[in-house]
Amino acid sequence: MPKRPTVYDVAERAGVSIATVSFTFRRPDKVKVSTREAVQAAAHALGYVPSANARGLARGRTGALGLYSFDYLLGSTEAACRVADRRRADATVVRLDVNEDLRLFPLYVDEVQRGVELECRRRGYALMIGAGGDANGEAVVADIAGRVDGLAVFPGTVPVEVLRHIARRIPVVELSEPSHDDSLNHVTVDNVAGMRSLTHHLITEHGLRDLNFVGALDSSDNRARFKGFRSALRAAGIRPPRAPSAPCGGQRERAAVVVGDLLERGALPDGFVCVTDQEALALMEALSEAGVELPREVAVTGFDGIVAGRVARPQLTTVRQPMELMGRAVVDILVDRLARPDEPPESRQLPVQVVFRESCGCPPR
Amino acid sequence: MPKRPTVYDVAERAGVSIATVSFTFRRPDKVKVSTREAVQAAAHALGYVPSANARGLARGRTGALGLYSFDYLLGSTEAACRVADRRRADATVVRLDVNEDLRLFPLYVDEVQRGVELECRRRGYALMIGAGGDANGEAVVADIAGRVDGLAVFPGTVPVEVLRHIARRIPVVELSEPSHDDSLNHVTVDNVAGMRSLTHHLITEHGLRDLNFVGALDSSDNRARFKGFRSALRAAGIRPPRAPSAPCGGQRERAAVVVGDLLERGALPDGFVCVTDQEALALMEALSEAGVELPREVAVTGFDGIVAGRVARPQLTTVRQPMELMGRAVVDILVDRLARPDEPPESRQLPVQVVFRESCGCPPR
DNA sequence: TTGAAAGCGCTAACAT
DNA sequence: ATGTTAGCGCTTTCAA
Repeated sequence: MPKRPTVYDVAERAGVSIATVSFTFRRPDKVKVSTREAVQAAAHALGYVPSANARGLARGRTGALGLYSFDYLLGSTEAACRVADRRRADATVVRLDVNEDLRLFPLYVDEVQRGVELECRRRGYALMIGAGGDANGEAVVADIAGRVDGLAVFPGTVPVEVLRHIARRIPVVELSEPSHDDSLNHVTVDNVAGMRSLTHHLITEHGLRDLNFVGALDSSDNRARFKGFRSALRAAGIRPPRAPSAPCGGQRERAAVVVGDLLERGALPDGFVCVTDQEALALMEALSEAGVELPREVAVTGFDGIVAGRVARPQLTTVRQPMELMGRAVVDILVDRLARPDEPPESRQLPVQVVFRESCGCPPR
Repeated sequence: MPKRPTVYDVAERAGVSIATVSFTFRRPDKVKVSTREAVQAAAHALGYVPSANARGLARGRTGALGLYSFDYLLGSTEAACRVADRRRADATVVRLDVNEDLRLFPLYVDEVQRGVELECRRRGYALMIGAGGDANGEAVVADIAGRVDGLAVFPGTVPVEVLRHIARRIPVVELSEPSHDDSLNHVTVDNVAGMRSLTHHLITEHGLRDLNFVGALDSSDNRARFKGFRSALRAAGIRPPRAPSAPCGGQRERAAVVVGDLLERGALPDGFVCVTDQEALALMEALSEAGVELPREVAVTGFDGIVAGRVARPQLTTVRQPMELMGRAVVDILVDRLARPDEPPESRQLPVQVVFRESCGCPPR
C-alpha cells in the first residue's frame, strides 16, 4: 500500500495551498473553475481520499452515529466461530439448516438495527456498529463513543454508570423503559399494555386461568411485562403469582430441564406467558420434545415478534414491537439532541400490536 | 451538552502531563498506582471519553472497517419512509404483515453483513456501515473510506473507478467474482457449479427441458450463473437460449406483466431458472396470482437462499450461498491485507449448496 | 478568489 | 515513571 496522499500532496501537485484544496472539496462552486479542475485532477491522479478522522477532529463532529449491541445468544457465537474456521474454498460444504439459522437471525436487535441503519442513511449519517457481550465490552463501547456524535445502546449491554459518563459528552439513547431517571434518552414500547392485553386474551378467549410467567425480571422492560401480566390476572379475579417461574434464557437444554421438572411434578399450567419470543420458542421446543401437544395441552406466548416465531410450528402468538420504527426513532432523537443540545432527555414510547397466532389456541391464519 | 473534556483537562485536574494521561489509558499497568488512580479519578469526574478521531489521526489507523451496501429493494425505502413519518406514540398502530416484512428483510446483503459484524467483533474492529442507492452515493462511500482501515463493498454499488481510487489507499474487497482484474480483493461463490447442478437436477430429476433463465446479465455473478445454466443444458443435449428472458428485478408489478405476456402467448416454459431468490419469489407470486399452479404447471428456482424463500409457498428450491461465512471471509481478507500490505489482492471462492425444496417439484421436506 | 496560520485531541519518540 | 515536543490531516478565520 503506497503512502496515503494528503491535502498537502494534492496542493503541491495542483500548485495551490492546502486551504484551497480543502475549500475546493467543501464548496466547489466557490472556486475558480481552473483551480477546481486542477485540484480535482491532482486529487484523482494521486488517489486522494480525505481522512474523515482529521476532518472530524478539525470540525469537532464526526457525522456518524453509533450503535452498541450485544449478542443475546451467547452460545451461538462460539458455534459460528467454529464454522468460520473452515472458511477455505476447499472446506467441507457448510450445512446449516435454514430453520436452525432463524433461531439466530434475525432477532430483535437485528430488526431494530435495521431501522437504525435505514434512518441513518436517510439522514446522511454514517453508522458505527460495535458489540460486546464478551470481556472488554466496556472498552469497546468507549471506543465507539469516541468516534460518534451520538450513541444508541441496547439495555443491559453497558453499565449504567458508563452510560452516564458517556452521556455527559454525547447524546445517548437507550432502548428500554426509562429506569434510573437520568440523562439518557429512551425509546421503548408499551410493555404493560401489550402484556396485559395478551394475557387478557388468554383468560377470556381461551379460558386459561393457571398461567405461568416465564422470564427473569432483570430489566425494566421485563418487569413492566410482568406487571402487565399480573394486572390482567388481577382484573380477572385471579391471584397472580408473586414471581415468575424459572426462565431458561432461550436455551434449549435449560428449557428441557424446566419442562422435565414440571412434568415430573405434574405441575403443567394452562399456559406459559413468556417474557420474550426466544424464551417461548425454547420452551415450545422442549414441550414438544417431551410429548406435550401444543397448544391443546398448554398454551405458550412470547413477546417481540421475531421472524422465528412466525415460522415456528405452532406459530407463536406474541406481542409485536415495531422494531424498525424503534430504530428510526432512536436516530430521530439523536439527531434532534445534536441540533438542540440543551433540551432535556426525551423518552418515546411506541405502541405494540398483539398478534394472535396458533400457540395460544387461536386457529391458524 | 457541556464542552467535551480532553486530555488537557484531565491532565490539569490530575496534576500530570497529557502524555501521562494518554499513557495511563494505553498501558495502565505501566504507570505508578497513585498516578493511575489520580488520572482515572479525574477522567471520571470530568466525564472524559477519548476521541477516537484524534487517536486515529495520531496513530495513522482507525481500528475500524467499513461496509458499503445498497438497497436492492428500491421501492421499499420509500415505503419505509412513509411508515417512519408516523413515528409518534400516538400514531396509528403500525400494521405491517410479517409475511410482507420477510420480503424486505433479511435479504442477501443483510446476512452477509451479519457475518461481517460477527467477525469484526471477534477481531476487535469496529464496523462502519454506509449505504447508498440514492444520489450522493459516491460521496458516502468516500466518506466511509476516509474513516476506516479497510472497506468492503457489494458489487454494483460503487463505480469501479471510484473503487480503484479507494483501493490505492486502503484494502478493498468486493463481494463478487473478480471481473476487471485489478487491485481489488474478492469474495465470491462458485456460481457456475451451483447453477449447473441446480439446472442439471431440473433436467434429470424432473424431466424439464424447456427452461427459461430469468435475470439481467448486469454483473459478473449473474453472468456466471447464466453460464452454469447453459452448461447444464448443453450437457443434456438441449440447445440453451442465447439470452435470458425478461427479468423483473424482483418487483411484483413487473413480474405480473411478464407472466401476463407469457400466458397470452401461450409460451409458458417447463420452468423458470431465476438468477436470484427475489426474482424467483416475485415470479412465483405473479404466476400464482395468474392462476398457474406451482410447481405442477411450471417449476421456479432461485439463487441465494434467503429466508423469504424458505417461508414461501411452495418453498423455494435454490442455491444457498454461505452468506455469514462470506461476510467473515471479507473481514479475514481485510485484516490480512492490513497486516501485509504488499501481498497481491486475493480472491476467495466459497462453495454453495443446492437446496431442493418444493418449487422445483421435489416433495415437501 | 486564495493563502497563512492556528488549532482540533491524541500518540509516540525522546528526554529526563 | 513521567514530561516535552512534534506532528497526524484537515478546517477555518483572517488577511491579502
